[in-house]
Amino acid sequence: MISSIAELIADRIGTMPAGERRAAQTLVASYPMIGLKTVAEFSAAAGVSSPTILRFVSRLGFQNYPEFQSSLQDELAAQLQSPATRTLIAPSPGGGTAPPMLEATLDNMRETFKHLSDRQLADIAGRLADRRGKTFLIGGRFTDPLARYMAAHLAVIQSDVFHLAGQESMWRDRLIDMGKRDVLVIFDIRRYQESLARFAEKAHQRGVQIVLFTDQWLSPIARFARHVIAGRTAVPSAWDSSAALFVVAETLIGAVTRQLEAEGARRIREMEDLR
Amino acid sequence: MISSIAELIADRIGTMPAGERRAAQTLVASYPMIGLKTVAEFSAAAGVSSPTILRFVSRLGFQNYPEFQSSLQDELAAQLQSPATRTLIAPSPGGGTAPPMLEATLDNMRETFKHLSDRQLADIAGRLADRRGKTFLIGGRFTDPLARYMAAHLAVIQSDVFHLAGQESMWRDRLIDMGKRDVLVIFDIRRYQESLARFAEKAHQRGVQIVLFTDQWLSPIARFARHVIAGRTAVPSAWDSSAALFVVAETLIGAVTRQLEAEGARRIREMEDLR
DNA sequence: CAAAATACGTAACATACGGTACAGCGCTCC
DNA sequence: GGAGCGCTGTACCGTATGTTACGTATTTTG
Repeated sequence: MISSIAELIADRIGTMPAGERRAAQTLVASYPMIGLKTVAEFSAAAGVSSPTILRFVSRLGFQNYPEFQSSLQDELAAQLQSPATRTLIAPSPGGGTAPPMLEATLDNMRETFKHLSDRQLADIAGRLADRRGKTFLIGGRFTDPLARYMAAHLAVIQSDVFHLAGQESMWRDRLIDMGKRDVLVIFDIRRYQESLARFAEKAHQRGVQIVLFTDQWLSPIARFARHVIAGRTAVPSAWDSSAALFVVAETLIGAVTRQLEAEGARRIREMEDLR
Repeated sequence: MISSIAELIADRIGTMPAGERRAAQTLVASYPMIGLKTVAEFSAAAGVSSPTILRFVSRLGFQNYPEFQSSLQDELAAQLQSPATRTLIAPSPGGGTAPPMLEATLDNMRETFKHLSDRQLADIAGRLADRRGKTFLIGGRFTDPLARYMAAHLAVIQSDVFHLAGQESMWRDRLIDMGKRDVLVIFDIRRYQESLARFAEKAHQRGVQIVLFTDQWLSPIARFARHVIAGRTAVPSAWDSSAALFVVAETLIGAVTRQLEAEGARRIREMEDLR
């Protein structure tokens, strides 16, 4: 049963030539607003010519463009009248691979934040925003990208942010630069990496404040950590999900940014100038 | 403060002559759909003549009818994009920094997947699992970690997966290795990077299949992409959120893994042995 | 590798849309 | 009761819009 134009597009996008597919993607990307504008605007947004747009709506089964627009408007009207219908993500029963995966991920996030108090987040953000020391970030085999992501953002708003990459010997030697005013952010989920644990222990001995992102079973590093963020990772997949930790990371980035607003704004402006 | 056209009308309907008032009432009655139709339809519905509609629109402060329609559309678009905003007129009282951020992120994910059909995901997964060619991944300043994350997983279950890192000159030269059987996964959100666009164009010319992860405004690379994944990125923070794209990436990783189950399992076993 | 089929964009076309001038009508206020 | 003002609709105009035909480029197939 196809009830919306969006579904219609999803159903037929596979059979469309490149140009029309771009039209379809553009429409879906900001659905349905672009479809309400003129053919010229639509074609410009999609980067194709007007006739391609018309062929596109024709392939969807409409006689002409106005008829297509009317259909979109009717759909919109129905949607607006019953806000309840906006039950995002149609609980499509047949559901392929995506829905259960997404549902599990959303649940993970809710659970993760449920066990994470505002105060704890504020504490950590405060620690990261405290500019008397340096910030080091490192992750495991699959979580290192999260460390990179966080480092990329933090480095924009403050100095002395370092992502520890490369071979173990490389970052192990950076220990001498670390002291009790510094913060070490570690990402470590199953299967926990010994090398990280060794590193964390040594850093801890030097008085470094450790912020640990781990899963709900807690990496052994937790015993050395000052702050532990335990994210849910279970999803119906062969892999664990780091999405919840990713969102916590983004939240922290946002909080730190807010705290460093004044200084951060100046830094960003300077950076822009340097380009 | 007047923020919507509906309020504007309520504010001025008292000063309007009879005909225009009927126009106003008709518009408010089925707001805002009638305003998106033609002047003729509007006038017929209101039972007045076309010029009366135009005078009505003019009295609201618009230069012409299209400008009025655009304004209505913008309003609608804003309303559609943040379903939460409507119900959150009075946000949770205690509200620290986390909840709104989390809510927005969850909404982003739901919206992102809403516009992403199972079939499209399956298509992309199939392409990534097709082992006749190589897979290259690359990202922008803040999204490159996502490319790394995906590469780290894909590389475990199949060969010929390469993350393009380092200086532009480094990966630009890898173009010679790319052909029409290969897949290039690009992450590019605002502010879009020119270097990536150049790279994508050249890869496209070589017949490489491009899978693009971008935001809802679509990176210019979309014109070269065979598959476009448009994720929502808006959150109450100084930064855009890549969390939705991250979840899509994890979903794809899971789907590809499932498709390569047999081969992948063997590979993983071999890898374990190698340790 | 050749040939056919398909898809795409340019350019010309017709229509219908928004806009405007003008005349008729009703209303109000001397 | 008459004169003035203002609102409304009819009729017409210019134009921007949707539409179509055709030539070229690209891909697919034998």
